[in-house]
Amino acid sequence: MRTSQYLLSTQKETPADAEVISHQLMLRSGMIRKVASGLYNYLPTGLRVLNKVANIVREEMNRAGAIEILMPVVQPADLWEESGRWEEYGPELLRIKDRHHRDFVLGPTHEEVVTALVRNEVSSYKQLPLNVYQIQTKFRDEVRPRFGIMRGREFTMKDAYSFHLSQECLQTTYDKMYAAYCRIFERIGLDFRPVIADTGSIGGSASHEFHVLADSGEDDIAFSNASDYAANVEMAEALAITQPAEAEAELTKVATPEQRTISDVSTFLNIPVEKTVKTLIVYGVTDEDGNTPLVALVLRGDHTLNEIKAEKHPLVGTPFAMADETVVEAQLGCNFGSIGPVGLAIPVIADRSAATIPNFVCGANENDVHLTGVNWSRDVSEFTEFDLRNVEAGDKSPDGQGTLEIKRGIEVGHIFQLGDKYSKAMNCGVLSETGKHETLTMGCYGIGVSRIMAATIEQNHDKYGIKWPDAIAPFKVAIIPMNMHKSHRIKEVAEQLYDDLLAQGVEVLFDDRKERPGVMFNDMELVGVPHAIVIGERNLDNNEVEYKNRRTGEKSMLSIDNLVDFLTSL
RNA sequence: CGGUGAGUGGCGCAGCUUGGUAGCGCACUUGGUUUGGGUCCAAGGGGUCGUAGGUUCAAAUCCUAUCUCACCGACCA
Repeated sequence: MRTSQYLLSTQKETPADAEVISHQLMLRSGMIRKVASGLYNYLPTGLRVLNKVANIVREEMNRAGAIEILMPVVQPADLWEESGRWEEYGPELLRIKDRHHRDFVLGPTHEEVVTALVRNEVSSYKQLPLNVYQIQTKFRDEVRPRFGIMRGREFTMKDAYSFHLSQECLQTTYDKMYAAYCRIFERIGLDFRPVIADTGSIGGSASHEFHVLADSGEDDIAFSNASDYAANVEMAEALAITQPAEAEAELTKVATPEQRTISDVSTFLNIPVEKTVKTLIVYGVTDEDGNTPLVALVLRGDHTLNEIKAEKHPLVGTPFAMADETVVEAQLGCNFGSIGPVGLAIPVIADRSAATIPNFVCGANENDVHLTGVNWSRDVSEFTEFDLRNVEAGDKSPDGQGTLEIKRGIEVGHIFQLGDKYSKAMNCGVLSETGKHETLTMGCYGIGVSRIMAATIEQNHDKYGIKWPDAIAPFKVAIIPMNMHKSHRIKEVAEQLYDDLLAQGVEVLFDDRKERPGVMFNDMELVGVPHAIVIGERNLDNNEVEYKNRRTGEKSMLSIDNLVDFLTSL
């Protein structure tokens, strides 16, 4: 490609609303342009990268035995009603009507459509297992689109769905997908980690996320420093932090006027926060009569609640919601700051670590009064233990090896074992070997194709611009001639090299603009072409050109005679 | 959804307080100059000042409504 015939569209200035580096560089390097909040045009350079990523994903999916299909972006509401997600899914699901006033959705994911497809096409166990995938545009009406293409509303995703008769068979495909995902991210050259994950609204049992490690990531990932254990903080099991036993102190009421927060109380009573407990009141499960009871969650004072874990407790309502203070005051007779598990008339669920504290401090269920010297076995009539808190750096790893570290990650892939949630709701089954109708069990596997672009830039850039890994670079080689319009020699060498590289199938960007050298260097470095050939009069006298590697910064002189061989061998 | 801020040529911004009919830098066009790291000089093209309404002789500027966008928050007992 010649820059004079291309839409390079680089910019010197960074648009004001771009916050993270990948967003800034994608705008400046002319890869994307915003159309509306969370919606972007891909310019030629951006599209080249997107296609590169998609092709790697496609090759690895095919290699792993998945079969490519394509499903529509617009989906009938009927299917979503069948699965139950027409009601379950929140405002992220964009609902639209056609001219006949029939309901449709813009697909945020395709479980419904694929399940309906397979239900019609597959009727015998002999056709299983089946793993189909597509690379398609998705739409999720995000609360807050941000970071450019990293969290857009419309984005490109690879999603695969597998169908099986047995858990073992699902596990086999799941493992294959896990391996394929690792290959994909390795080929692209990302520093990534598979982590144990929550299944979220899609539902199901086993699940792993694949995270690219970057400070700008939106998820917290917990890692063991001594083993392979890695989990999203949403999911990472928090082991009990036990405290040494003490002789039971006397249960004492103390006045704590205006001391509402844990740090207030801890400072006021001069007691370490680890010896305090906080009691959070949440809504329980609504009964048949429409009454919603309250449930108390107890955590050690310095710990934080993990809502996803709490939601998994059978007594806690879904979706998780903190109780309103007015409701709490009406039912429990005191404000948030003075609640405690002692003598509480509602179910008490204690975090494992909170449940081991001897002689702790908690609210007395009476405004401006706390209790000291509280002991669970003696003072709290009835409670259950549960893993409720977020893990913290320095906690023991749940696999018993080492301690946890926490880093930020960008989720670029997610695989789930769905089980029969969709196949059951939508009656998707086959006749088994014994002639019985059996419901299929499913897996689903997603990769954020467009997000990978952003994540790659987060990990591969410097102050001059993007440093694309060769695997997904928009061009492999840049030809940068110095003052070509004034030198026939340079023009000849540059044109010849361009032709030769094209003939070899090398993706090359030939900067044939009548620009100053600095402009060309800056543009090629901003766009991030991995290999650059600089052609100048000076070196031509020795029959040489200069080679520059964008990633390593390495420079060397190359003889024109074996230039093409060198570049094709990279 | 709540809080804050912003909408002025393609991009980044000034002008608004104290109304008088729009300006700067980048980019773009033309000519010249320069040529191994974003040259310099000159001339030019391009804007219903987000939209609608109001006040006024006069509105980018004041008032009202509305739309859009961005950032922050949604862990607090």
